[in-house]
Amino acid sequence: MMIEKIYCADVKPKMEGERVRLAGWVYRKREVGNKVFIVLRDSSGVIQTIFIKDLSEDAYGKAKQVGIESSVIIEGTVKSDPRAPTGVEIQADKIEIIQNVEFFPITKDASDEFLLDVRHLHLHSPKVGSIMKVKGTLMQAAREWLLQDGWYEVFPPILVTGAVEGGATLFKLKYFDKEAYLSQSAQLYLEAAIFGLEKVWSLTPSFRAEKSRTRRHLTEYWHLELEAAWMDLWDLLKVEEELVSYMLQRTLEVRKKEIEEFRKDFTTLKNSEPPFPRISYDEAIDILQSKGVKIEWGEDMGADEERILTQEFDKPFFVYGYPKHIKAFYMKEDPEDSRKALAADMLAPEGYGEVIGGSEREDDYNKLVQRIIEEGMDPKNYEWYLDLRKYGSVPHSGFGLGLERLVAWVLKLDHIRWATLFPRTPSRIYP
RNA sequence: GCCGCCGUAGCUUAGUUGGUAGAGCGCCGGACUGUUAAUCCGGUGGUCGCCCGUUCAAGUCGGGCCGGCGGCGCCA
Repeated sequence: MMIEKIYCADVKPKMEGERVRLAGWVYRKREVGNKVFIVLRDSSGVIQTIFIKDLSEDAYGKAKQVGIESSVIIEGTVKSDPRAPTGVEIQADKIEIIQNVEFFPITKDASDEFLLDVRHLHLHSPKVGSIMKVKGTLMQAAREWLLQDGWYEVFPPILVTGAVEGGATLFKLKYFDKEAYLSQSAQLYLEAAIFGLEKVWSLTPSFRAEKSRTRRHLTEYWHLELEAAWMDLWDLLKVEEELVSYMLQRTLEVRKKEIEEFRKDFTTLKNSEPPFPRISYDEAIDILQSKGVKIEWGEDMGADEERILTQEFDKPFFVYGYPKHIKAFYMKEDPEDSRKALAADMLAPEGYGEVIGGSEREDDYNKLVQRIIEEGMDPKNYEWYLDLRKYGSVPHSGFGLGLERLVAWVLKLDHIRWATLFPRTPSRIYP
């Protein structure tokens, strides 16, 4: 059964006099004298409907008793009227109540905490809808760009046996009589895939069992990862900036209305055209020290440092050339400075910070074994991964983008959890 | 793993030196000739997170537990 209907947003003043049928949910209800105003909501937006007692006593009576967020089908005639919120309304003579809602738990005074408790109902909200539309459009744009640039989409496993990040915590689970983990990155598998497909990408959930209580961490998030043969770090940065720029520009075109609900100033988004500034880790340390931040070469930048740094830019930027010892084992050592790794992060401006972490990968068998041992891990656990450096090894690079982090910046969200349907944090797995 | 904070009605909350819980919103009923999260009048609604203790008396003081929140570290 597909209900024949038109969307709220498609009702235009020029349709004056046309008879229409709408299906959706009661967004607002106001009773005044012999009239009931129902603002109807659907996935496209809202429109006001008006029930006049003299016009249809039956419909008026039903409209009067229907509750907020009830599901209804309304029929009536289009009237353009400046008093209606959208300049046009439906003079309704028929309402079918699919399910009446006596009272909807979410009212205007809901706290963030409560909204998360009833997230399944919070998804009724047009504002949540706008976030999800923007997220979907960002990925839609990413797919467009990746397709035209010749990248193959692949579908890596989520059930895995080992860690990518040395110290990162994995969710452990029983796999028959063995132990397995939820993947925290598809990277290792993508690296394997480039030997057949050269340029690959995937969008997968990634899981981190870290008790990170911050506004930029989730235990489950959507990870957009790219991996390519024959690319060095500098080739990779070009891919990153072109991809992210396309995602942003396209989303600005398609979702301007939704973005405006969250941010007034589009400057940083519009600025996000290649090239993005590239600063070295050394320069970043200099900038921070000149701002009076106590940080020495070799230390990793903390959240505060990152925030200060992002305020120096009005578009995303790269920090490259991190000290090797603060980066992951698979990153290639800088041949010109053995203290450094050929790694770069992309940081979003306006205090948002890291959205991408990427690097050239170590492609030399012996060096990779040495790095694994240095990190206190056992090369035996990485046998298949090491094989990739024994059978036709190639220089290659790749990166991972945290989709929710990008959404959070684009919409200036105060917390990454609003950028996902059902956020999972250390203390929340329900609903 | 570390530091800090909070649990009172469905929601948001007030509650003084310890004296027996109050409001707004929602909901229900009524009024109102066009409302914009309408307004006005009336009503409904409480195991004060849980346990133990101090006390004549605990929402309030003390201890423990549970749940959640903010931040750090780690990262995308």
